[in-house]
Amino acid sequence: MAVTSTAEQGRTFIDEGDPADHFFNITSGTARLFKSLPDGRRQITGFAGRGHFLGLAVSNSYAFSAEAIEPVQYCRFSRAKLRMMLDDFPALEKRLLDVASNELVAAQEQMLLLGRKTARERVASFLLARRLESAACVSPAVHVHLPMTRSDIADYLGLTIETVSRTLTGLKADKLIGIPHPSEIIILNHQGLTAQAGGH
Amino acid sequence: MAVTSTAEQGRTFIDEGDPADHFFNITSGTARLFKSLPDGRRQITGFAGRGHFLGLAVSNSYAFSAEAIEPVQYCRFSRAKLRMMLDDFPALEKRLLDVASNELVAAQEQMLLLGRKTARERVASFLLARRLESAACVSPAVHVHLPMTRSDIADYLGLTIETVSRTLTGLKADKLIGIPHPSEIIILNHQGLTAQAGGH
DNA sequence: CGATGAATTGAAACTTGTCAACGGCAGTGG
DNA sequence: CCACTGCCGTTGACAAGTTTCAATTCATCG
Repeated sequence: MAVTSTAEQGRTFIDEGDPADHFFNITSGTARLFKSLPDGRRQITGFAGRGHFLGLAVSNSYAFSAEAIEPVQYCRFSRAKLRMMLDDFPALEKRLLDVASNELVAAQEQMLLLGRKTARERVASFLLARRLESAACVSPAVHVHLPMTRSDIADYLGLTIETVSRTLTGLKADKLIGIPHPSEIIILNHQGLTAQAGGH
Repeated sequence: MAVTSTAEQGRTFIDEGDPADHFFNITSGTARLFKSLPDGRRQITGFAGRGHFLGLAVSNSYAFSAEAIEPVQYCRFSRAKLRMMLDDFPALEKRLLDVASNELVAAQEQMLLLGRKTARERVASFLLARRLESAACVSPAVHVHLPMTRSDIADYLGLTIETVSRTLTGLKADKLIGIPHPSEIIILNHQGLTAQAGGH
């Protein structure tokens, strides 16, 4: 029924369009969630970490793919099992509704970013969101870790690798951030970076 | 507790950022749902018609605004009342979870559109989606009604009014659609239009 | 019929994408 | 141990799609 599995880095463990037989709960690691166009263009709709639920789709096929960017451990249920659990534990249903509502709010925020923000605003927003995620405190934890590649960031922000790279370089030139390592960003001027994020 | 109200055209009946005290169920009309940036840029995250639920937010403030583009009738509940109803009718919770899941899938599709599709692909996708919505049948119901302005379409597709207009003109020039009236589109070549929508 | 706002069209500017070259780091194998 | 190889990231020059600004036409309504 409920099976615990591991997906090594790079492994696609959910395929867009496949029959949505299962429901996933990530217990460790990070995955990218994405949709693809026939010609290969890709839009990453989010990054899923510990505690995330995947496969809520009502339809009978997955609406997106999921791929491990760090080794991912997850717990997998059949849909039948999920239905049984929902019947047995009404609280779980409430929890899932909360989760879905939150994701919906996040999705709307991302639509605003993709539809109306400039490249600089997108990257600044991304860094600030990442910071919130890594350090849930309000500390001067100016250190942001990026487990994903520039390609992932680009596909998440609706930009190209080059624009992401140039924009990060530009933010560094303006002394808003530091880049000790491609996957490590230091926020030097939080207020200034917020001002570049286009409000909100 | 549950109050039925009407919002005349142009009326904003949900304000982004306001305390999320109520939950809405639209019984007739159409509303635009949108988020705004401080400088006035706007992203429409969706259009809500008959049967739509609004205000699912978990947080204590609305994540978006809602404004009537046609006179909108809705049923309004206090959050407390909603909670009571959810306790009394578990089926309602299932229903809301289904609704939220579907909206999430739609939101992800929209992210793909906003992040990775060209103007022409966006407009073609929009027309096809509208057609599905207006005529739920597979008939040659090539007639699509657009109750929203070009400005709304632009803010929904992450484009400008001018680009939307030019793109529609272009599709007409290619004999894929007809435009008897700005708010009435006729799909002349469904297959061809689908090909322009960028797959999916 | 005139007035007002929406929609269309045109020309120029700008942001971002594309193509290409280069540099750096890691893993591999001689 | 060190060259080799491949991938990732950065940088540059140029092209392209979309936006901006402006003018014109078209619908709606009093």
